[in-house]
Amino acid sequence: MENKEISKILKFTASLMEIHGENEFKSRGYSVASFKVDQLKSPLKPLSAEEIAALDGIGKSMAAKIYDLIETQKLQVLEELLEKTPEGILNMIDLKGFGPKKIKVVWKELDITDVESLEKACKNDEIAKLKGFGAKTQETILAAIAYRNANKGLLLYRDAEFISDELIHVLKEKFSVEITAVGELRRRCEIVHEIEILIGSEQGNEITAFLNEFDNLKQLKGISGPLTWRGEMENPYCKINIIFCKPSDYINQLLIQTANINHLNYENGEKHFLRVLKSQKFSDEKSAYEAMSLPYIAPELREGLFEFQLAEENKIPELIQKSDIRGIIHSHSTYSDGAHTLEEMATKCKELGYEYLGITDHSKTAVYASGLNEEQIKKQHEEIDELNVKLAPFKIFKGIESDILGDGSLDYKDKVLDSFDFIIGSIHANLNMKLEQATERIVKAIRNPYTTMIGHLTTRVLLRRDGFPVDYKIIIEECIKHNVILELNAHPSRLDLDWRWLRYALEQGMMTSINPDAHRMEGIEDVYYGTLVGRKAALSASQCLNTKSVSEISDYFQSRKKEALASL
DNA sequence: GCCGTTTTCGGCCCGACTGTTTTCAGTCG
Repeated sequence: MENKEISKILKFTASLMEIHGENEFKSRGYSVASFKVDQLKSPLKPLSAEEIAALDGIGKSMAAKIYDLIETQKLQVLEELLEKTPEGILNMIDLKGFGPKKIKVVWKELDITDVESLEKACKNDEIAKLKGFGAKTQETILAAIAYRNANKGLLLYRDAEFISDELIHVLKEKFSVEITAVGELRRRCEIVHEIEILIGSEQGNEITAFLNEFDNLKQLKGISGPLTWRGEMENPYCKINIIFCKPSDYINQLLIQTANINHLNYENGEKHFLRVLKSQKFSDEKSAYEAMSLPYIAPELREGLFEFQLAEENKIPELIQKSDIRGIIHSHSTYSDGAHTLEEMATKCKELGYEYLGITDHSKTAVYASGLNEEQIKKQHEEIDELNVKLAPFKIFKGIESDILGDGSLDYKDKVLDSFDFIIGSIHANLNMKLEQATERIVKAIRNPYTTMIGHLTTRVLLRRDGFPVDYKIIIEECIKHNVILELNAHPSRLDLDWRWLRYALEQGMMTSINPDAHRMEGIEDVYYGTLVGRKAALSASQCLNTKSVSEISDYFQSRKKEALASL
């Protein structure tokens, strides 16, 4: 059992305790333990109960419970709570804006024990009448239910890739076939609606029988056909579509199954791409595009959006690859809410072959994330100076992820801002803003001469919450005007700036930076996901800041700072 | 539940915001 899972179970227990109205400090104990476990840098698994109890925020009693949980996969307290909780209540726990206290009221006052009845009660205007509730709360609940229904079965790219890799691995071991993930997966879409896998094989029946042996997979016969196995995976729930074709049709099917329909409907004079693919056999993908008098178009670009214009003008750049990334920008350490120390993060980057780390812990307003005060900044800078001697030629740049406050200002006085090599301005709090207000707030941060780049522009968390609305065109224009970079946050749940707007920004001449926003060593390699969606925007290495070498980026930060001082 | 003791029980308690109230409870990052 991994720390993440243990942490989730503890958090879940805390929520259930609150719903059942247990002592709030007791449930708080579970919350704290959950948080602490999540923050740990090494697995709990090999530790003894005594060693676990030595951890800050975890006492003897909690340690014994965690130890048992790891040993038996069961938590007694949770089992007892589950026994007295209707199953439908459990599904309410992650509805946004509807917490344990409100769940309790709805359950006890109206005897509502599942999401469907909750939705009905909202629509019948019963929820708004409860004490402490109102029309807005009712709307919030309905919106949260609708949001969740709309996202049911959808996967983050990272999770879809994991599932599909496993499936492909299992199938390859058993059958000697050509097999590739196609559709949204191969196009590297940030959200995947259905896992689609193409298999070039005459053994469709055998493969179908093999798939049907898995408990976790359920074929839906009604929507399957002789050439498809369509169905669902149970845990995690997702839709799966496995397409069989003759090995001789494999390349044509690969093209057809990968592209968005708008891509396939491309016409060049008399030629319609899909009709060409259905009438003429190709031995590789490049020849299919040649038949349309086009250069090769990478799978990521096959959305039917802007790729043909670039292709017709022969302007598709060499797309960025993970190996182009030479340094890591935007990461956290134990100075704020990271799991690993500055030295551990830097050493890891060095081991992975990167030339530098731009460390950016949280700023002081981010209290919940242990943001740094002026004293701690000084201390961190001293440590960076020492580490830069020790780890040379590897270099740590002094950065900060400064909160953009409600009024658009950065989180420190100019004198403190001046002590950094570079500054990322990000919004973390007060997210409910209208478009004008949000745009104005960010524009003010962009105009601050100390801002080097803007972090996760909209603060969206894919499949969990939409970001706030912004006027992209104004923001991108301001960025270009003030030489500020919009980061492409590479965390698989963010991928913010959205690649569609990244494309627009690149066309206007803006530069980006693919940043992992790593909170532990394992997060550093998330830059991979950033490069995938970067490719969707036809991003080239030269348009990405952290493909620069250590000396180039050092020069960049210095000249950028000089500009800032000159404008003051 | 945890922690820290003036050792065995009492205190613990982010801050902004929202939506409900008309002074505060619940939620969130």
